[in-house]
Amino acid sequence: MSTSPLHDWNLAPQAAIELQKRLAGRVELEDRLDPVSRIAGVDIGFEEGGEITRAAVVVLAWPPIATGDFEVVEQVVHREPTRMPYIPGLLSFREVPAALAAFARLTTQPELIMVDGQGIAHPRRLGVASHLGLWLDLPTLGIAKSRLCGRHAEPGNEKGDWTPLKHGEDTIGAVLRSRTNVKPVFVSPGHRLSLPTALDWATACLGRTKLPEPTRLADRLASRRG
DNA sequence: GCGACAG
DNA sequence: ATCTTGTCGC
Repeated sequence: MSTSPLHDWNLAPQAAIELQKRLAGRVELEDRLDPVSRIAGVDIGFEEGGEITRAAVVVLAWPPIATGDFEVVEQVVHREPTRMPYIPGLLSFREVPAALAAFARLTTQPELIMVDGQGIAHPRRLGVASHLGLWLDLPTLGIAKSRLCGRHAEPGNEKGDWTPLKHGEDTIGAVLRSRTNVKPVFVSPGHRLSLPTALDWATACLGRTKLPEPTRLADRLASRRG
């Protein structure tokens, strides 16, 4: 898979923030998705006390063999020295470079990507999922385990229940009860996807666990378990 | 000025 | 994110 150099990655915090404001204007929130036959899940983990960044990408076949049971088409793990510390709001500058290196080694091409983290549910509307989507020019959505910004009502306790996540006047995502009686996940469009469609895919990939399969499997691989 | 703060 | 065992609950 190829990528076109969009910008530099080694930026000081203030410059990174200004760049996010510009890139947010390029994010597409209308559906522009090809027929799906492959869905990729991405997550980043760390080793050596944080000195090594470990990016994991898992490609699954769509549709699943049965609900929540997907065929794993390909897996890639890429390790590299960690480039910067975690700074709330600037997560993509720490994780996306490693994710791109992992994608570059993929021999199969996904039509949709699910990322562990926020999409547009970000102070400047450019969470990791959106930033990665822009670089790869592919549809992405974010699945986060906790909130970065925005306000919301508590969704019902049944699997599938959800409430909108709002930031000022904008609806930036949804708080989805992905599993009955379990803490909800935060779903938001990354790029080339609308919120309803992002919610549909997140729901369609759910099995019996809290996280959708693409993200759950990438999570395990990134934490060197799977 | 005082909190909040994806992974 | 990561360091970490057993344990409570469906």
